[in-house]
Amino acid sequence: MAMTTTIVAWESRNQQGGGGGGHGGGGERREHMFEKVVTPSDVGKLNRLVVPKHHAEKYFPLGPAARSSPAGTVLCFEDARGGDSTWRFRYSYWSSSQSYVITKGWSRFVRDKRLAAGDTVSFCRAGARLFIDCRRRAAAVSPSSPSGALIKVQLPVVDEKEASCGRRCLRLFGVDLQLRADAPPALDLQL
Amino acid sequence: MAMTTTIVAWESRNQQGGGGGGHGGGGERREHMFEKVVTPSDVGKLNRLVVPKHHAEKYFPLGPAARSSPAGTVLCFEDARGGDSTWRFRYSYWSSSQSYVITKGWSRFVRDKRLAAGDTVSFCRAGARLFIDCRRRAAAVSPSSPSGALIKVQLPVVDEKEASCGRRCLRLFGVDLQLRADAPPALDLQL
DNA sequence: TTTCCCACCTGCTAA
DNA sequence: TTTAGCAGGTGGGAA
Repeated sequence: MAMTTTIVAWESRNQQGGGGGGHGGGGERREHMFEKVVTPSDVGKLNRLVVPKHHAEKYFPLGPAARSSPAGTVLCFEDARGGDSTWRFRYSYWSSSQSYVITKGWSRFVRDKRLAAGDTVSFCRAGARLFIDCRRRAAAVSPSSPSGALIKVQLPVVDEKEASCGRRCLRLFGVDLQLRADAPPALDLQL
Repeated sequence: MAMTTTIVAWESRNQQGGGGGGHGGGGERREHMFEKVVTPSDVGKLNRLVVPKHHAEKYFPLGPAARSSPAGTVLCFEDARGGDSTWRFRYSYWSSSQSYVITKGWSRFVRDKRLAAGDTVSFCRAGARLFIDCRRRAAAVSPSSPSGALIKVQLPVVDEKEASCGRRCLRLFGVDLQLRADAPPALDLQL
């Protein structure tokens, strides 16, 4: 499954959230670091977020020790929209793929935020405080959506007699089935 | 893949293997400890056997030191059917999953014994001597096989007209299907 | 390179 | 309903 990973980053020092937004304080300006449009893998069973290398090395640098250690380090983020939730992620470097990843803790974030492929997760900071936020992708979920590959399966005819009366047969998991007369002529399997 | 793990344990002091079976001696009675029906993971690429916690703590207790140490300890088993083979396994506790595992040496046992998922591995002892044995799963892959949980699914009638002509309908993965007239009245799903 | 081993991690599920 | 157990995984590294 191929999905383009889009990264958008600002170097601006724009204050986020307008005015005194967010939860009380610190007073320091909130600076956008970067965003990532998450891939299916980022929200899937791999339970990890790949942090693009140039952003990782700029904003979340690992010392030589942490870079070598599988344990990496722990990054704590506050919820950018306020609330009490904080998110603790293990952050480390995978030398095998030469990539920076957020692992432990990430799957909980995905679940709690109902994060889906195509959504955007954004990171910002105010001094030493780190914030994480996310937003939904633009709504449209059409059959031509790029988020899931579609395979059209023509249903095989396995029984001449039945076929002659217009019924399509299908052997599924060892069970012989017939499609209803008004069933579509093919199955669309979404991966 | 869901596979039922069946554990059978005896506390009896029955001598195993009948008479003076096994290889010469010791004289001590051979006591069954426990058995495990191995899972696909136990005989697969993970190269480890998960020892169910209650059996592990009863028969192969690890001292605090060995429990904390990643090195664990070494368990040596003799072949319960005699022969010269002895099996040295590393046995340790994985704190992350809170489980007891046999790791190093296990894959060799799996290979040499041609152990497959569903087979049973059994452990017994005679005094301080430990024995390991295994046996094939019951050959039959019949619907009543105990090696996989069976769920009998009565097919729902969803369409009166179709039902009246003797056809059973089933909605599967969002697709309306009809069973062939000669299909069984229920599905046995083997897990 | 490939295989095995190691120390982790997590979702599912039965109790 | 919550939770402990474990089956099924990961990347890293040693051999």
